[in-house]
Amino acid sequence: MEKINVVAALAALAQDNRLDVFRLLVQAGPEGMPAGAVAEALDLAPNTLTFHFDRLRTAGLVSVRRDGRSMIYAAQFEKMNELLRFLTENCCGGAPCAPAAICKPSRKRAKVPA
Amino acid sequence: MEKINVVAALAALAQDNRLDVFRLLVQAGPEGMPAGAVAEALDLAPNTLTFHFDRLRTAGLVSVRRDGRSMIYAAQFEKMNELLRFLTENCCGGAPCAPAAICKPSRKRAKVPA
DNA sequence: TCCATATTTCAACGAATATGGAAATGATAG
DNA sequence: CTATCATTTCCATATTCGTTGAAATATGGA
Repeated sequence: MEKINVVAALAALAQDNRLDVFRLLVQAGPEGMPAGAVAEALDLAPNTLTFHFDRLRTAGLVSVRRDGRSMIYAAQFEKMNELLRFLTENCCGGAPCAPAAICKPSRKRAKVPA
Repeated sequence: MEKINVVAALAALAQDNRLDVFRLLVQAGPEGMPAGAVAEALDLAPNTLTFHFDRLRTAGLVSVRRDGRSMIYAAQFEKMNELLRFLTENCCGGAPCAPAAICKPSRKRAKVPA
């Protein structure tokens, strides 16, 4: 992962609402969830949410697909893992100190646990 | 780790120069290195560097101590691990998918490898 | 077609950020 | 004490960020 992309990913996560959004999507699993559901869960104005989604998407941390009138946003787990790999890369002076794949979500995850 | 601290840590790392500074300090190991050496290595103005050190320090990612006229900055590895733990915390829906201690630097690390 | 729903786009604003120059502070040597 | 070195503080500036309100776009249903 290029440093410029790392900075973009970190910047994308370095904001209260966006961190919440991303974590919610992570918990939602690879299926993702509609923008409206995120807006309701986090009590965010739809235009504000679009702004934040854009940043996460530009950083590659999130993907979108349309389903009817809804836009379904989903976390990009592989990107997240790349970021974590980069952060731990030079951690112990070149010695690999973290596993290659840090997070492997199961394909099905319907409900977010309370 | 509290979410507010996570945001602060991410924001601290989400900037080109600061990411360089932190990685340099990570490679320098727990001993740290003087501000001047960092300034020279990364070609940063001393006042600019102070600004960035402050952010890293406020985020808890870096510590300082005085040694003569030099200020020695050192990466805070435990804070880094806390951050990584937080990021992977809800990664797999509550299932722990990353080790507890991700990075364990050896105490001695004199030279940064090229 | 007309309407409601879901989301995005646009323009604007105050707040925070990154950097630069000049001056100030703290520590050591002579 | 004075001079010098290492770093910080202060002030100014241009840029970017997060949020809001209003209007626009896309989809599906009656």
